Amino acid sequence: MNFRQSVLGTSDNPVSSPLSGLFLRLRRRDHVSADEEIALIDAVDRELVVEAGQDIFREGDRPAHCLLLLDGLAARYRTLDDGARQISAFHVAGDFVDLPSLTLKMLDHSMTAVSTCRFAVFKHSTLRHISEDRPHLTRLLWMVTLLDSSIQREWLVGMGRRTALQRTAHLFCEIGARLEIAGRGTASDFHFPATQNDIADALGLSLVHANRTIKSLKDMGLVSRRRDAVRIADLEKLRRLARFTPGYLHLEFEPR
Amino acid sequence: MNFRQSVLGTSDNPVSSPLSGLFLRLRRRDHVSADEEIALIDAVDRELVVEAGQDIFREGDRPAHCLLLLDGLAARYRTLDDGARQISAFHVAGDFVDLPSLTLKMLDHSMTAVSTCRFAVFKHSTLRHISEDRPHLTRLLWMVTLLDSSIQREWLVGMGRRTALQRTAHLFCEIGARLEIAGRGTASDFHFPATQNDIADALGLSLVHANRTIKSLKDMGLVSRRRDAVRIADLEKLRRLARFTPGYLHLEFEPR
DNA sequence: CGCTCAGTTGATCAGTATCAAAGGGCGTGG
DNA sequence: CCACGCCCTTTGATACTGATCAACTGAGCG
Repeated sequence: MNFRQSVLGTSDNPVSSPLSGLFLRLRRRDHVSADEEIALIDAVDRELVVEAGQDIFREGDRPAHCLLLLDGLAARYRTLDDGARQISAFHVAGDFVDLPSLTLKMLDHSMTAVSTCRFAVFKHSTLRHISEDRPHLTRLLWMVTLLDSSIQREWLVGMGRRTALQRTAHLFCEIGARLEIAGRGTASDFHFPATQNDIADALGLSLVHANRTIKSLKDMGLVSRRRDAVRIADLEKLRRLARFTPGYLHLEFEPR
Repeated sequence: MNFRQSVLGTSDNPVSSPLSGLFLRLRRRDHVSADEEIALIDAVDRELVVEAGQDIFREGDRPAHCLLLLDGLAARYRTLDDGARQISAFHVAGDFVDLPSLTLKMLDHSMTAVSTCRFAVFKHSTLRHISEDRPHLTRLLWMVTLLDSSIQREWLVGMGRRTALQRTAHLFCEIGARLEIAGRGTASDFHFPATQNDIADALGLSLVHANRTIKSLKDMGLVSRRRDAVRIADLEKLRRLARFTPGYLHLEFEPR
């Protein structure tokens, strides 16, 4: 299957590309040439769908490909030997979920599909060619791995020094901001199909406490959830409560 | 100053190079050609010393260079508006402390010298040339940023799901393992000049609780500290207590 | 129409924070 | 060479955040 042919428009209109989430993410931060976008589109080997609840990869795997999330919500996690699970990242459309495997080879954690996930599959060999031939594109891929790392650092800071309420508020702020960038909703109105159990595992809380914390955000009139849909009534207030500042998302456009 | 000339031996014996910590770190994971090592040595612009207690860079800085830690202990941190500080990483000899600035440009956190730190300074422009001309070396640099990210993920998991005692034990296990790789002591006998305040900020604990936790490791006869020197009496036992498994340090040697 | 899974609520408990103060070790200056 | 001061460490008492245990509710689905 030729992925380029499956694009509805031309590269003049790559929003219609299956890779639009990634392109929006990259173009927000640096100039991406049409040539580079085509190179990425051509590098796609195939598509892959993983049903909700299934693992995408597991700790110890040595994948021969990298996955770009096109649709759905995925969670990076590790399970400790006492059975406790800690989610270390949520990934949304446009996120390259296991680009680190290109150089780290063995994965030290697992990933699960929170909702049904559709991926574009890139063979390591193809990405390796890109890393040999296209320095700028390589730097952009490097950058997106560092963006993930930056988000992870923010989670770590929150885990250590923010209260449960602040962390919870912060998560809703962040997911909204990231989904907006990926072109999937707005910062105050988006879909986030994680259960309270997932949220608890991401925030380092017990299920019961996560429930009470989310409820108190609801009672304050800040966040409402109906099924997957999250609506933030007063984004400014929620961001103040969470002390959310989007600096760590590195939204500046500049040559990289 | 020509850094290559300052190397005592030739590249046959690069342990004597100021960059030995980095070379040991890289060579442990992949073949590094003499040519590549020389390229790195030649890329050093100058040395920089930062006194203990001074900041190395601050949130919002846009450095034009990257720093490789040659000696000393540095801490990556963020201060929240209520004054709380969270340390998100310790860095030891051989760590490239702000390689992410090469593509992220603006720094979203600060870094301080816990003990006096000596750095090799690499101009962004020089590293950019490496990223244009040396794909394999670029992948190795990419890899070391991902190693940091992997360690950070382990901290996040611990913060969410490990007790204070386990986290503390884990920190001592990790620092020992990393210092051994960098050729600075052994996993059970090393120097770690962080104060209990620093350790508390790294583990997301209060100073008082960090003190009690460290004391209980001491009372169990697992860890003893005299000034900067840490000695681990029973490494196996400490690792079991911490549930420390070094997989996340990615110590496998393989082509990257 | 009952089963299952997500969400909700109450009661109690444990781990860690906070507040307060005292005890060492080391360098500096007298 | 001693004393003072400062920073780091230690200890005690109390408060509070969030965990755990135990039900119960409600919505979707076969």
